[in-house]
Amino acid sequence: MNGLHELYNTLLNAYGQRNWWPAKTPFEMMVGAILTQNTTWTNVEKALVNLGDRLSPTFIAGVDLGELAQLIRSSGYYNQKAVKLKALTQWYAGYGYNIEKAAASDGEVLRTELLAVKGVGRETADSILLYALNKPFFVVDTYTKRILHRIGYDIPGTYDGLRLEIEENLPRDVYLYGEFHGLIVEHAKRHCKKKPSCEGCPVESVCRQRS
DNA sequence: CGCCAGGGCCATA
DNA sequence: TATGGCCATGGC
Repeated sequence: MNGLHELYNTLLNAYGQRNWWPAKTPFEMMVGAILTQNTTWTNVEKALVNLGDRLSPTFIAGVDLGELAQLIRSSGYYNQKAVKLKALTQWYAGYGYNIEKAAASDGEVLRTELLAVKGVGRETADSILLYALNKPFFVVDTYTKRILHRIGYDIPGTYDGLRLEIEENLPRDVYLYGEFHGLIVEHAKRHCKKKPSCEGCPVESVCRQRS
């Protein structure tokens, strides 16, 4: 996976700093990570706005499940996601809803804990680790796989296989991981959707344009 | 109209 | 380990 850092620089030059993830607080980030599962961010934003002041761990922990589901209705899969938010909040309660206290634990330990939470898979866990807990785990999403595949990389079969290979070929830097993922999302939105639009694509010269 | 979106769980073989 | 069905709204 040579040239990964060059890809980062190319995207950074094309799109500028992303300042990713878009959230005001770590808890909001975690909620967004659940709500955006297989869902557009615009639908997630509607739900976050709808929650408003209720976007707090104490409210999520205490609110009726059906009521929570209705509050996040616009993000889709709302019945499942309501359960997931409850479960994640329960994990957070173990640290007294204190992000510094949670971040004091080892990254791998936290990852194991998060993966044990119902509704938190690898991508969601790594998102939370990176953006809420500042742990150096690279977030692999469908965009990452699609872009790297189209550029011509040989993609490992498993999630962690690809994650580790990416991490091995980049400086172990939380800021770089976070920005790179944000740049990939931006690039996907502009040029590298399932149906690509290649006008003005900054990596067009190396893109194999394979499905 | 149908397709798609910043996944994950569960059942099955 | 690897598929397939399921969950669901909203933009295009």
